[in-house]
Amino acid sequence: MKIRLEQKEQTRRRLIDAALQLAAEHGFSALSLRDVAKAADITPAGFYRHFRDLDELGLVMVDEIALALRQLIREARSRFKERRGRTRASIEAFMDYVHQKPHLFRLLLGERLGGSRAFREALRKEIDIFIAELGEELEAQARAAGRPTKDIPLAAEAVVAIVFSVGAEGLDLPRHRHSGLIDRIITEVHLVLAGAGLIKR
Amino acid sequence: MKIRLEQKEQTRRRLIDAALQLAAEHGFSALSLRDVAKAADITPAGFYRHFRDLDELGLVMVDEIALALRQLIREARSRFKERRGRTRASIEAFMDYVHQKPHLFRLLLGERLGGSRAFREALRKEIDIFIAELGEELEAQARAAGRPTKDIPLAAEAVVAIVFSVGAEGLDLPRHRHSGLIDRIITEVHLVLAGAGLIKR
DNA sequence: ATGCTCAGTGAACAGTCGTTAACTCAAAGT
DNA sequence: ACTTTGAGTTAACGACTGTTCACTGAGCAT
Repeated sequence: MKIRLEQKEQTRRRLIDAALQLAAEHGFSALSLRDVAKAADITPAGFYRHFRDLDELGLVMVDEIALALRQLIREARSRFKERRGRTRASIEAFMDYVHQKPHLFRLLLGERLGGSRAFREALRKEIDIFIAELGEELEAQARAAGRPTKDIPLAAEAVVAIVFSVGAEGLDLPRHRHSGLIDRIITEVHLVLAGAGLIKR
Repeated sequence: MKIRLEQKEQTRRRLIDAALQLAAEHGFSALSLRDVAKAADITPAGFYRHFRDLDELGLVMVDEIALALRQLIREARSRFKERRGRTRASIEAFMDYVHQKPHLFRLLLGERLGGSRAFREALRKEIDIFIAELGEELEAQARAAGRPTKDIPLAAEAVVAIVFSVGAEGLDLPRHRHSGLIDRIITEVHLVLAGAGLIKR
């Protein structure tokens, strides 16, 4: 009782990956069941052995994005524990993730603000978690350093807005420009943290 | 030589407005020529009296967005001249614009980061102008107040990222929550400006 | 070895898509 | 008054869409 389920799982993955790729290129609402099936080397009818319709695939895609986002948070939090250059370490983790799964990230960016209402709300929820966890990390640091915590929630929201917005440029940039982009993001994040009294400049 | 052109111009406007509305709801790449024509009370074939194909309509839509963005800049700059509460005045101008042309703004947000490459680059160019003009305004203020101007370009970029990202929430929010949202944006923008040494807190 | 399960196939369906062609008929030019 | 123009219509095309159905054939339990 293995080969069977294993192969099914493989084609399922191919379907999801194909869908993520295509959705990243032309947007989720431009997804075609037939294109997804073709890209996954499957007949259109075969699609229905895995999902009831495209919307169900859509839910799985959102879950996939949510999962990757949580892994990113974990990685960024763990790198954040370093003694110096916390901001740089976290943002490098973020950019690594962006370049490991570019279509996943592109889809996230495109559907977060545009896109259909349901999609948008699902992504907003995940990003709110992202912001909240960043806030916790900042608060722990601030308490340890005896600094004010009043502005932390808004600072976390601002930092995420900056990292997502500016980081998105990295998707269109050639490799050798990445480090410059990271420096830019770091400086902008430092502006926010300094404004909130969390670091001195 | 009037009635004829006048009526043509009217249906052209109906086509553009219908396209903006539909694109805001389901994304530009999900636009259907037939849907656009129907929403503009025209037969599909009639569409071709106005545009060669959907892509040509797309270019016009980008121009439309660019124009509105420039009008917004003008309004925000003029309100920025006030003696006190410059930030608030500018951001209120921004939010006014967002609510006057919600689909135009929704489309802008959705296609800026996701969307097709050409669309994305066209919008990025316009937003870069937006950032540059904000930078000029900040620099004039900083010089007059004898404050440092070093971080202004990055501060402007960060401010725009925040205003667009957080301001996008206003599109999904009921009216009575708007003022709270504006307060939030103002505080976050002040964090950046304070971090850049442009205001004291 | 035999029969069952079920992932994937091939063909057909009703709709929708973009696009073309020949048309109508009110406005504009003469 | 007579002709020309051109915005918009109706009808049809081939291609593509999501979905259904009966099928095949390998993986599995017995």
